[in-house]
Amino acid sequence: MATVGSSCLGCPMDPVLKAVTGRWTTTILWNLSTESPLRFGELMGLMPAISAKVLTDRLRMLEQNGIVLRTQKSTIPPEVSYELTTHGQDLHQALRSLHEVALKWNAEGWVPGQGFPEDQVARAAE
Amino acid sequence: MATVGSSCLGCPMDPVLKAVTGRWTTTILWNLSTESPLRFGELMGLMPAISAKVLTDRLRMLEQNGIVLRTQKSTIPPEVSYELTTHGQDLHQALRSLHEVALKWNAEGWVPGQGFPEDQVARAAE
DNA sequence: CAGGATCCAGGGAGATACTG
DNA sequence: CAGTATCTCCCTGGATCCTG
Repeated sequence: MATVGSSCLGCPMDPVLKAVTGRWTTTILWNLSTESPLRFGELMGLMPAISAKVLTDRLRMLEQNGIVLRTQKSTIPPEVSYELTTHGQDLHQALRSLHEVALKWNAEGWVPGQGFPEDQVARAAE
Repeated sequence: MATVGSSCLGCPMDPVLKAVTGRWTTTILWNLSTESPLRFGELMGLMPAISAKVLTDRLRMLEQNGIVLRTQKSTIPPEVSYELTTHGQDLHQALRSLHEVALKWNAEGWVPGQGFPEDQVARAAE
């Protein structure tokens, strides 16, 4: 059985990671976990750099995986909103933790690709 | 200021996500967070499907980002071990949460690309 | 043992244009 | 408004071979 401290030999993390991480995916989940339901256009507005195609792709994939619920009103203009399913809400804690780490590292002066200030001076000393 | 519940407009999650998620990266971090230090070959053994090149790439990137510490004994044969830095240990909670979700979803019959059992019967009913 | 160097193929991201 | 349909390009993962 999978005991605490078990390695990743046959551990179930891999497929889950594939489903919830990856470019944009985690950001979408974070947005939906802090505020929902959100409409398609609202999600676009929260992530200015994403394209409609990629957002659609990610949402479809998350929906397929039972993580996100899509609700569609067939009015004109159409109104579609997204929210986490009950299963998707299992991710709340993980997303919150990730967010906290992000805030902390930012406050500590972490720079993507360069690390923390200490790392940078250590590098400069060489 | 970044307040709690803030969206991802200029929020610091993106670069952090890039650094800690992605194929293999999170799995490596999980292994190092449950058991360390680990040698290069031990990491390989824990992730049979990874190639040496990718493992090296990921470790270098994590090292560059100040998340993983590389310790090298210049003996023959060489012995190199990896562990999380103190900053890297900030990820413990997030990794644990992710792992718990993975175990839960697995127990609930979640299938990558198909979702949960309920989703699958709902789909079959159409 | 722990890698560095190359080469290659595939897929995902992005831009653009169109639609119910 | 909320997509869909293509097309291209680049990046990443994987395989193979070589080395301190």
